[in-house]
Amino acid sequence: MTTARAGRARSTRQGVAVESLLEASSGFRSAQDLHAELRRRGDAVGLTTVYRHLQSLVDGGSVDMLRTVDGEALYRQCADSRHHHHLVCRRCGTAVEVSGQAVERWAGAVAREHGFTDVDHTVEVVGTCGECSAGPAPSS
Amino acid sequence: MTTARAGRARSTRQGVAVESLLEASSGFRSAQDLHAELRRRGDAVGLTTVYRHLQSLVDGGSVDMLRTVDGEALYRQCADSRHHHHLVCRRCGTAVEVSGQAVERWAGAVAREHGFTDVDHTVEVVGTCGECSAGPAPSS
DNA sequence: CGTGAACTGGTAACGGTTTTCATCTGCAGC
DNA sequence: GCTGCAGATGAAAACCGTTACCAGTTCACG
Repeated sequence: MTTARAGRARSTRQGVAVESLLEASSGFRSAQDLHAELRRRGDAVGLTTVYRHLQSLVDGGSVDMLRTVDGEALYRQCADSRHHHHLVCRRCGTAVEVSGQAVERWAGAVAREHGFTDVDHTVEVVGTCGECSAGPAPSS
Repeated sequence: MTTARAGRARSTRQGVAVESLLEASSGFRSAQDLHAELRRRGDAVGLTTVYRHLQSLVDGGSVDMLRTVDGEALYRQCADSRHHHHLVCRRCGTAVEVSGQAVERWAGAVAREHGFTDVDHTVEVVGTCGECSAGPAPSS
């Protein structure tokens, strides 16, 4: 264990499948959703394995995870690995990465004001994107 | 349905128990937690019933609900029924209600900038409160 | 009191996620 | 090319919070 995690990533068909599908997706997607689409594409990956890869990608910081109101976990590969938040379309799920010094400052200030330290925060903005509000029909 | 739902709220021992325990709690608590404490106090309320009351309190807007990272639902009775956010202690769970025009404005601006409409947002700030950072022992 | 609608709560069902464990497979090293 | 094996896989079972079911209880009102 002195030597970090030894041979960390053995390249496998499954790992590549999950990562590339995630990369090709523009919005947040659930594990089951990814699992289903992979199967549909004829490149099936066990559900357990999908979860395993998502988990390590999240741990590694290359994928962001958030929870829906009803507790389901959604994943998304983000271009920017620095701290950022999301603007998500409630209709089509498309997400845009946004950053805002304003919020960061506000969070820090509010926390300090109440004697809180070691502050962290979760901020997600949901709305209806231009495309979706243009064509009200849930398409597909 | 002209006459709203008739005698909507019949005051029951269980309902009072849940509401008052919630009222006496300063932080977010899980349904199971509330259920356990009520039982401990000798004022047991069925788990199903606890969930039912929490549900309607949330619907009625007098209680706020949020999800932990691992998908568990937490509830809290808030003094202010207007829009607000929370500053939660990651150690003891105590929560402070905070409001910030800054965030609201930021969210609106960011959304507009990307063509999103009908915007909503979730913002939670977590940190360690003064008391907890003073006495590092997780007490009780 | 009597009646019925609202409420209660034990138990079963649910759905997403994690664990288990027997099997398989990259990837050295020969 | 083979071989050995640590790491990877995945079907099935376990978990766990939450919800549905439904028979039994309670309360308001006549």
